[in-house]
Amino acid sequence: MVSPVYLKIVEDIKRKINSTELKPGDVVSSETALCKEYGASRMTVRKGLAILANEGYIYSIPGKGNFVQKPELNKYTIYYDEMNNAINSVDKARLLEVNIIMPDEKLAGDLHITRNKNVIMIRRLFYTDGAPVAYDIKYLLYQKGMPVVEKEIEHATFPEMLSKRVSYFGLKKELIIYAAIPDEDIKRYLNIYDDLALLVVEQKLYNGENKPVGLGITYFRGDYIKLQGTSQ
Amino acid sequence: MVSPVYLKIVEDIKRKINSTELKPGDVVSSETALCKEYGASRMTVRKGLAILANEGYIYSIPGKGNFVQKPELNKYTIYYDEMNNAINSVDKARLLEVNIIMPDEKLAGDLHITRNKNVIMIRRLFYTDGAPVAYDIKYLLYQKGMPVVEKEIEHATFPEMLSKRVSYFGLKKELIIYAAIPDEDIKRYLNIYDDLALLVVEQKLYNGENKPVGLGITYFRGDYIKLQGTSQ
DNA sequence: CAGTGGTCTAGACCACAGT
DNA sequence: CTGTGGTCTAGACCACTGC
Repeated sequence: MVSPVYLKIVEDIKRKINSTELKPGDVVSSETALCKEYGASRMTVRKGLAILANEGYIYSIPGKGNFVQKPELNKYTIYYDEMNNAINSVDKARLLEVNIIMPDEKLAGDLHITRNKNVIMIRRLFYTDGAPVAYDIKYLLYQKGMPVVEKEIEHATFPEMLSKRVSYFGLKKELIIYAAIPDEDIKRYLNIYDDLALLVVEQKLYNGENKPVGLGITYFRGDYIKLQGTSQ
Repeated sequence: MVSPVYLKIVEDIKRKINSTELKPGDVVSSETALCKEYGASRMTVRKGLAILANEGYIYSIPGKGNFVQKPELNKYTIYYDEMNNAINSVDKARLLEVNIIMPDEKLAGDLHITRNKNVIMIRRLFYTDGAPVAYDIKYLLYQKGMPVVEKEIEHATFPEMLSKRVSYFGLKKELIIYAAIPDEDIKRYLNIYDDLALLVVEQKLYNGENKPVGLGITYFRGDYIKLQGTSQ
């Protein structure tokens, strides 16, 4: 049993799909037919089909059959870490400010809280080779008894900051990526004297009940960062 | 059998992980133990564990057990379509040029070809509400007998352009996202008179053998596009 | 050696599609 | 009604781990 039967089934069907012998919408051979074809039991055949379904190749309709799925042509996976990206990585982070503030209207709305609730604001500058490359602001919901340990915060990514208060797994995350021209404050922080675009990444974190627990905005020098995404 | 046994197992173990009763690295009850606990057969228990493994909650080491996985805190999924994004969508595309060119050094390198090979260049402008919002260039490997049908190209996304020549499923894709200041040409195309940043998205497509088959660069007005990514 | 997960079988009953 | 996929069982043998 060098290679399991179910993998042989997976490879064969993948090959048929990639060679357009099977096209999106087509029916795959029924499970009983595949049992005979491979001399395998139904559970083995179903294991192969389950893998194909999981990888997005097929889907099943009970009572009808397994069908070839239309691939998601627009789907990409991106690994975002404010400290590391495709062309560079932060070697030093400087804490500018840690404070407890009252949110303005927009921030209160983003965090789904009223304006009289306290919010922790953390502002940092990221450096590469001694030069500032990104300006970073985080807003966290304030919780009593949750000490803010500056040493822990200085070099932490956003999910890391929250992982002690929220379950690792409950965390849901959202990114918004756009480009902008720096304002005077940011030009000063990032030593920008001529025209330079910023890549801005907003990061929202939600707990298991879909309540926002934090908002982060990172302003990267456009000549410093490239984000990379890949299919599968 | 309102809800299958294997789903009950999945939910129970997920709850234990989310409540930190089980922490990353911990062993999950062995399969035989779970069989007794739920009065189920081993195949049923394994079906539940397979789902948890697929969703990234656990991993297994043969001969040792199933262990709680450390979640990927940096992973996001992004749906990128040059015609549609989080805040806007293209309602008109204008074909500026379709041509066969010889690549310069950089393009030849990107496409893994020599400089004497032909490349199809397609330049387009995207409009929203009558105003130009993005400038788009695609480079496709030239293939004999592959007609370039302008009507098909004008409103197609990049994967769509190639899907008639390459298997849907074989396609591998890569995105590079960065911010830049527009040059004079792009300012003219996009009616930019004052300071405005561009969000630039480069898209590379590869066939099943990992050979590049196309390169696309889209320059979006920074006030027009926001890309959105989400975890799970 | 006993315990673990990985593969596999040959049945079973169910709900559902289509005729 | 037959054929489909969805769930489930009670066994089996294997390779691997750790003692």
